[in-house]
Amino acid sequence: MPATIRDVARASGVHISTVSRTFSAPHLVNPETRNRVLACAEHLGYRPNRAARALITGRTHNIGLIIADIANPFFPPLIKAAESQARQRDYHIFIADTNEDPAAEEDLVHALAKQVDGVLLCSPRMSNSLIEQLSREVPLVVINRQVTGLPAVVMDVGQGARLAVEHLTGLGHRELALLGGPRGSWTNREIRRAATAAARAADASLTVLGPNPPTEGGGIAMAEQVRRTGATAVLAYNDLMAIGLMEGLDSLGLRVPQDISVVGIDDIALSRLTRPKLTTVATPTAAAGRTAVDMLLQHDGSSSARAGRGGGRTSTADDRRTTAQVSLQTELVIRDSTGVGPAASADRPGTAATADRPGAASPARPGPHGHPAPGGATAATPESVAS
Amino acid sequence: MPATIRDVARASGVHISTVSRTFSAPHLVNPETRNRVLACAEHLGYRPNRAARALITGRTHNIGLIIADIANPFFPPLIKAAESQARQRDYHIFIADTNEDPAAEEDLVHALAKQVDGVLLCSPRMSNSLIEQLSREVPLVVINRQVTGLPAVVMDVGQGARLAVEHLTGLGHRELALLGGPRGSWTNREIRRAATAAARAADASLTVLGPNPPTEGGGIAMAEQVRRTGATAVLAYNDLMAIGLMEGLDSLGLRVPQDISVVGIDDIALSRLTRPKLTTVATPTAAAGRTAVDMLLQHDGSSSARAGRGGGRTSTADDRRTTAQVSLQTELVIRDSTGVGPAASADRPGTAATADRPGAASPARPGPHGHPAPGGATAATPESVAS
DNA sequence: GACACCTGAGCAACCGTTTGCATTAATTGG
DNA sequence: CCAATTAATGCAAACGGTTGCTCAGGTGTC
Repeated sequence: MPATIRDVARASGVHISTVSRTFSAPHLVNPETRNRVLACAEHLGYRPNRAARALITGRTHNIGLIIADIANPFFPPLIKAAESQARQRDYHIFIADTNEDPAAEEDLVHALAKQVDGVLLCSPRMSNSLIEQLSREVPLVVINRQVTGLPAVVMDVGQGARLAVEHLTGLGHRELALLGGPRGSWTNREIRRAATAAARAADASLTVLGPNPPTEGGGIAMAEQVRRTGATAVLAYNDLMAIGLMEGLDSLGLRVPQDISVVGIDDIALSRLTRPKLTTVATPTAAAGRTAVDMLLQHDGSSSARAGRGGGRTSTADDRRTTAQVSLQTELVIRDSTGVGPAASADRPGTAATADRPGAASPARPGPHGHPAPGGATAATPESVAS
Repeated sequence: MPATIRDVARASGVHISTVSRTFSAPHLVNPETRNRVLACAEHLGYRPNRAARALITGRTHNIGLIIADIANPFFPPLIKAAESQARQRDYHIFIADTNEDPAAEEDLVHALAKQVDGVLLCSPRMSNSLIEQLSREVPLVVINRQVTGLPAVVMDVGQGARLAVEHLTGLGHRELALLGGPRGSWTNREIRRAATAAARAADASLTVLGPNPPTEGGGIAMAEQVRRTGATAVLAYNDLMAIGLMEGLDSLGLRVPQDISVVGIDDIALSRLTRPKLTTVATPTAAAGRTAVDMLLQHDGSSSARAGRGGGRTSTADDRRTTAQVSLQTELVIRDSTGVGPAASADRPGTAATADRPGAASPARPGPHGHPAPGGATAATPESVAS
């Protein structure tokens, strides 16, 4: 039903190759003919079939983006940034959601494989070896994962987790809990490793809970278990879980931060809207999206491997340059969900007096009900210590 | 680099058509040969090129889903439902985000056109005529929009808005405000129409504000203006704006619901986590996603228009059956952001006494801190009146 | 033993483009 | 006025598959 290049050729009385050139190399065709062709095309409502074109050029100008769960507000900023970066280079992004299911991930890579020029694998849950294998089918850039030989961009949550633990121990907490995330998550492992080390260094105990689904529900459901650990401060795998946890603790009659402190990771927009506002580790999601697109496009900018008609196996020298692995810094954003621990509050007579948070090392923090305008209010991390 | 069907044919000593059939019609090939072919394919890491296959079969087994803004939590449930419905029928969904930009919408339809079997246009911002035109390029199903001649699934927000206004006027509010959404939104027009009518019917005044960006930021920014209208109750275009508005009102020192009542629309998960919990109009987003996929797949289940080799213009009788337009019911979910208005509170001595919400017609509402487990807590709308 | 029938595989056209090369006509230089 | 360029277009082979036919050989039936 839709017009093809042949219809246009017939209508304008030229060969299909002329029509083709009218669109992909206009300077090669006589302005007069060009206009006639254009007019016919317009009239017939012709649009080049990008799939057919891709078949021969080897370039689709599309990028696939595979996401563990679009319902998680953590991803949209990354997606938006990737999209805008891609658009600038005349690429489109197709997103696919896996529902945290490793099998769906593999399936989607196959589905996308030949319809895109490369795939951004964001917070994958499948095994490294599988990823490696899939990378032979389509160029891959992984985000929040390190797999040898593949370009990757990771957010240094380990550093963030350490800052968070130091913040908590600095407030006097000695019994900590870590609310773990999903199985298969590299981020989860990093957090665990760093938090454990930081707790040990500060001579505090840390109970690890999990794996858990990385959602509000996952946080709510674990409130009871968290209480049972006896911890006075909790670091959650992400903000969503932290928020759910606060909700759950609230149901249990525990008050945040008076009875228990909670720290999230990600700094999603929502974390500024909860009561209390969430202390969290800000991850540079937008930068990650941009960087990943850049890495992908740089990497396959020259490939295309178009073997000329008679051309034999002109094995183009494998110029696969250094497969970079970028690591992005994170920072701690101190808000209202963390307060002094039992050790410190012992020498303060009042009970609920910690509400104004005297000990927090956050001089730049806006007063309660200060303008929570988007983008603002990101108190800088105490300083240095970043490795 | 990746193996093609020809490589497999060569390796297994058969013709390419046999390899092809091994994958797309296994019963036509001798088990012995089949195994040999399969082994070779496996060994070479061969995967059929779906784009090439689509070129001739006319079916990609992909569906495009164009979304105004994935950062809006309203969409994920719709997306998830569409995905699961699609997966059941062996289809994949490619999502694209337009950033509320009509131009990006058009662009993306073109980009997706030949890579998918149809596109779900969700809450489009472009004009009806443009949509109609695009629908000649690729099968379209519109969501939250009615365009003549195209299959559509809409959520009856008009009804929801009416229920909301009736709820508010029932509580004694006489000065209402409507916090409008984005330009070009069908939903926005519907809400406005219904809310205006309902307000008039209840003899209350309604000030319409907008258009505004349908985000938290949009809500926050309008708090001051809302106050200036003197309204004691506000209906917002969506939950995100309602939540932003509550935040903004809070900064202004206005208390919800004591000083001003707020109602949202959508019933996103988040609306159950704010303080106060948001009264809102629940929209059946998941059902919409499922339905839209069904309509699309049913519609093009038989087309495929594969013209046999010598076959002339066998104009397949245009069996385009009734292009259905499904409308899904909405319902009001009463929570804690709405309270009695000035008229009613006049005969109540206490000031902040409305906190326990005596007048609300929501018998099924869970007590404060009842289990806010996902899926539960959806108090039924007062009853009937649904048109 | 002749015939119809079925199975399994090959042949080649086709999907809608792109692109290296050949062809033609118009232009330029000497 | 002729040879050599140059500009514009046509030709046909790809790209990686699918599929209607044809064909060879084996089996069953009378």
